[in-house]
Amino acid sequence: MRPGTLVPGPSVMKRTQHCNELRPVHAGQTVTLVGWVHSRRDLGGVLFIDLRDREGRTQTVFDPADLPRDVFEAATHLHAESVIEVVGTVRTRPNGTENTKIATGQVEVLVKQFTVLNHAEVLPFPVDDPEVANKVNEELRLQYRYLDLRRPEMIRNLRTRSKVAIATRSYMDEQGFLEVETPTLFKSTPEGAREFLVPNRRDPGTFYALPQSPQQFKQILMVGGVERYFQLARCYRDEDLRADRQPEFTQVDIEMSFIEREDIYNLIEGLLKRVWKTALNMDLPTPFKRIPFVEALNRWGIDKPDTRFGMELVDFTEEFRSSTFKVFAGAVANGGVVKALNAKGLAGATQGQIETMTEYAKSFGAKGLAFIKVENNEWKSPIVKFFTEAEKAALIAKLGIEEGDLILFAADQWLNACEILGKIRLYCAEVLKTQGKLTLDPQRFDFLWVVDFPLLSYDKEMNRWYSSHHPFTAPVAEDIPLLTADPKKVRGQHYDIVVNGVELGGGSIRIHQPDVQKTIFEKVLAITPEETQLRFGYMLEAFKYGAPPHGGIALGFDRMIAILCNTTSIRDVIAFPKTAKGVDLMTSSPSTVSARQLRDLHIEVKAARKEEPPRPA
RNA sequence: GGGGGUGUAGCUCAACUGGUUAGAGCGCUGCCCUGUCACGGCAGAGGUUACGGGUUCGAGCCCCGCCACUCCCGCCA
Repeated sequence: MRPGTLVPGPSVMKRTQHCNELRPVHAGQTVTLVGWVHSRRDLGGVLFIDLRDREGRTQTVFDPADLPRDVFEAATHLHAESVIEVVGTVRTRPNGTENTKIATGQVEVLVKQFTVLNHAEVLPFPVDDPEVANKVNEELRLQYRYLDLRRPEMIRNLRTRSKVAIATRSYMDEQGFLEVETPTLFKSTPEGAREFLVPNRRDPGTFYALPQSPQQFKQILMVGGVERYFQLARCYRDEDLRADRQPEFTQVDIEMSFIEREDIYNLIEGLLKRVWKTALNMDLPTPFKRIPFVEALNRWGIDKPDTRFGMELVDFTEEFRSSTFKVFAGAVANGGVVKALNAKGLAGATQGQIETMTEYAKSFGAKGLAFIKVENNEWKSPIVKFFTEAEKAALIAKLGIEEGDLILFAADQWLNACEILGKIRLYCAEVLKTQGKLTLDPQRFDFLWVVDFPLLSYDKEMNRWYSSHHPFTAPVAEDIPLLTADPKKVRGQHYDIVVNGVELGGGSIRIHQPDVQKTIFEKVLAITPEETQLRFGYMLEAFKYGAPPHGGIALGFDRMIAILCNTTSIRDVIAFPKTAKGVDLMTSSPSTVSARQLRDLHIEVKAARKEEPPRPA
C-alpha cells in the first residue's frame, strides 16, 4: 500500500446517508458517506471526488485550506474504485456549478476527514465509463465479475431479478401456493437432457444426478395432497450452451391439482401481469392468444413464433401440385408441401446474401432455397421460367408481391418446409433490422400460448416413438383411443408460453391414472416393464394410492429477467454465469481434485487431460 | 461433434497488396492548474501482435496446428 494513503480519522463505518440521498435541505449538516471513488478531478488547488455506492453518487470537495497538507496530499493519490469513508459538511453548490445529470447535483460535501477503507489498485478495465465498459471483452468481465457487477447496468439487472423473484413469491402466496423445496441430489433419469452425476461415496458405483427439473417431485407433491406448489428451482442440464442456456438455471416451477388447462393459463397470465407491472410498470392485456401448434408452424414456421412482424408463410401446395417445375411438383407428389414467404423490401439482397441464406437453409436440412427477386418490374429468378401465368398470378395474389420484394420458397415434407422457412423468416428479419427497414418497439411484448402439441414424435434412426414433451403429459382425452392406433395424431395437453419469439415456459396436464401411464411407457414408448419399474416404479406406485388430476408449468426465470432487462444473454442477469464451455472464469471451475478425493469416491480417471491453458496473472 | 466470428499496449480500437522503429483515444506515472463533473495543459512509461510451427530476403497480415471467448447447427424429454 502506498505510504500516506491511510489517513487518521474515525472509522465509524456508519454512514448517515447513501450517495443518492443528499439534497439542498441537508445543507449545514455533518454527514458520513462511504463508497467507491468513482472519479477524481484534481484542479491543483481544489480536488473533487465523486463518491459512488449502490444508490448513486455524490460529489465531495477536498479544499487544502481546510485540510492538513498530508491529508490533502493523500487524497490526490486516491485510485478509482478505492473504498473510502468521508466525514464532511453538506453545502449547496456555488451558483452555476450545479450538475443536473445526477440527483445529488445541487449539493456537495466539504470533506473534513476521510479514511481509506480499502486501497484499489489500477483496475483491469474501467467500470466508471458506461460507453467503454459496455464493450469490454466478456471474458475479462467474467474473470473480474465483482468489478463488472459494480456497473450500474448490472446492478439494475440484479435489482430487477430480485424484485421479480419477490413479486412472484407474493403472487403465488396470494393464490394459495406453498413454496416447497425439493432435493438437488436426485435419481438419474436418462430421458431427455444429459445429467450431471454426483458419485456416492457410501456405495461404490452408484450416483445421484442433479435434477433437470423437479418434475417428478412436484407431481409426487400433488399425490401428497399439497394441491398448490411452487418453487424458484435451480435446474441442471449438461448440454451445450447458448446465449439463453446455462448449465444451471432457475425455473419458476408450478404444479396444481384439480385443474384444467385454462386454470394454468389464467394463473400464469396473472403472474406475468404482476411481474411486468413490478419490473416495467406495464399493464399487460390478457388473456393471451392461444395458437394451435399446427397453425404456428403453418404461419410462422416455428413453435415459438415472433408475431411482432409479418412475413408469414403462405401455402402453395395446391397451386404447384401439377406444376411443370419438378422440384415443387415432386415434393408434393411425395406427400410434401410448397411454402413461400415474402421478405418485403429484400430484393436488393446481393448474390452473396442469397448464397448465405441458402447455405443457412442447407445447414438445417434444406435441399436448396428457391427465390424470386422483384426488381425494376421484373422477376429475377432461376426458376420463374418454369411457372405458368396462373401460378404467377397465384403468387402475386397470395403473397401480395410488390416492387422490391424477395420471395423465398421451400418444398419438402410439411414440418421441414415450415421449419426451414421459419428460420429464414427470422434471418430475413435480422437483415431488415440491420438495414433499418424493420424496427421493433422495445416496449412491445407479444405474448401467446401455443397449444395442441403432438404428444409424440417419431425417431427415424431409433425406429421408435418418443415424448415430444415428457412422458407424463396427458393426451387430449378424445385422442386416447389413437394412442396405439395412430400415435402421430394424438394431441398432448401441453402448452408453451411464448413472448416475442422466446419460449418463456411450458407445461402440461399430467397423466394421473397409472394404467394410462403404463400404456404410454410400455406400449407407446416401448420401454420394457422392468425398465419402467426401475426408473419410474415409485411414481406408478404413488399413482395407485389416490392421485388427484393435476398439471403444471415451468417458466424460465433467467430468460424472463433477460427479456425484462432488454438483453439477449441470460449471462447478463445471472450474478456468476459460466462461459459457453461451462467454465467459471473467476474461480476457474471445474478443476481437478486430489487423488485422495477420487479414492474416497471410488473413481479412477482414465482419459488424459490436455495441458492446463496458461492463465493471465 | 460441426460451421461462422473475434484475439494487436491495462481497456477500446487502427495498421492499405506481406515492406522503415506496430499507432491513436482512454487509463497509468510525473509536473502544472482554486469550481470541476468525460476538468484542462505539458512530459513520460507501457507491445513475446493469444500460443506453437511453417512459407518468405522480409509476417500483426499468408499457410498448418493449437488455445480462449462468442454466435449458430446438432443437442436441450
